[in-house]
Amino acid sequence: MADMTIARLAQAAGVGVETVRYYQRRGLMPQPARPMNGGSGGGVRRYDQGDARRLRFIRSAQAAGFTLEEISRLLEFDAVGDRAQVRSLARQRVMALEVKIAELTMARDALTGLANACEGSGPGACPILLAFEEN
Amino acid sequence: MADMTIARLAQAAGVGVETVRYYQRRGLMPQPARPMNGGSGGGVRRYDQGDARRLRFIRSAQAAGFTLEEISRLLEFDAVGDRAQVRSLARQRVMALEVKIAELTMARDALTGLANACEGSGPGACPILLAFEEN
DNA sequence: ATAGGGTCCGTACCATGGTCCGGAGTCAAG
DNA sequence: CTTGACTCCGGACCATGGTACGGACCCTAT
Repeated sequence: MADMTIARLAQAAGVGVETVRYYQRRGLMPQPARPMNGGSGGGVRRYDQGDARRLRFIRSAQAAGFTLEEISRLLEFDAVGDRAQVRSLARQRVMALEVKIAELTMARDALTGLANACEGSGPGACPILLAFEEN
Repeated sequence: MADMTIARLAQAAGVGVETVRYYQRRGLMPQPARPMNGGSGGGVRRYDQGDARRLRFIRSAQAAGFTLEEISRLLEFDAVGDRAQVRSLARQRVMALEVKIAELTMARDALTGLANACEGSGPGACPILLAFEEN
């Protein structure tokens, strides 16, 4: 498990091979050197657990709402040990998450109430649409 | 206020003119007939409060996480009075919102704790990155 | 040594939700 | 009755995050 090809790496993080290659192009994942056996030309790249962890990190960070661009910066700041910048990005994201969570929570509450109201109302316009229309 | 051109309509809902035109192309907003004065050719379209409400509805629904495609269906179901379908879409969206809110809340909590941990830790790898890497 | 499956690579394409462009027509004010 | 702002329209372009394609190459088992 300490050495795998791209398909296993992708599998280990639950993504597709094409996604890994996309991240490599974006500079989010490094491309290990191709072992040229006997000078004949490039072989097949090999990946290790560090690559797998990096890939999982990217997915987690994405789930936290970071864009690939931000994740790229996160990884770079980490690489040079600039933790203040990493913290800064993390805290900005926390703020954004607070806002988003509040928004979605309000939307959910409104929608829940409206679906119920719609259920119990007679003929005429549906309360769901009406409510949204009233700004 | 009961009669406006596209720029005012857009302004009334806080969107750009191009966005309104995009919604028209998508079929989300109707295109009022162009008043042809004297048979000379098309004039400038006029919009009313109904249009403004519809546009605001679209924005609200979007904030609740509906895609434009879903909003389109929502409006169609409403137009034909199929409230069961409207409720169904609303409830599906509530479910999705629950999931998303839970996800984001966890991400926020994790990120908050990590930013604090990073603040108070000595040299070495930043806890934020490490934590994400540990799956 | 040959078939098959996997890898490599560039390039093209996809969905979503817009945003901008350029030319032509329209409209209100001066 | 001209100027300047606004509208109309089609089509091109953008960002984001992938996904698919096709030909060449590599690697392993038979």
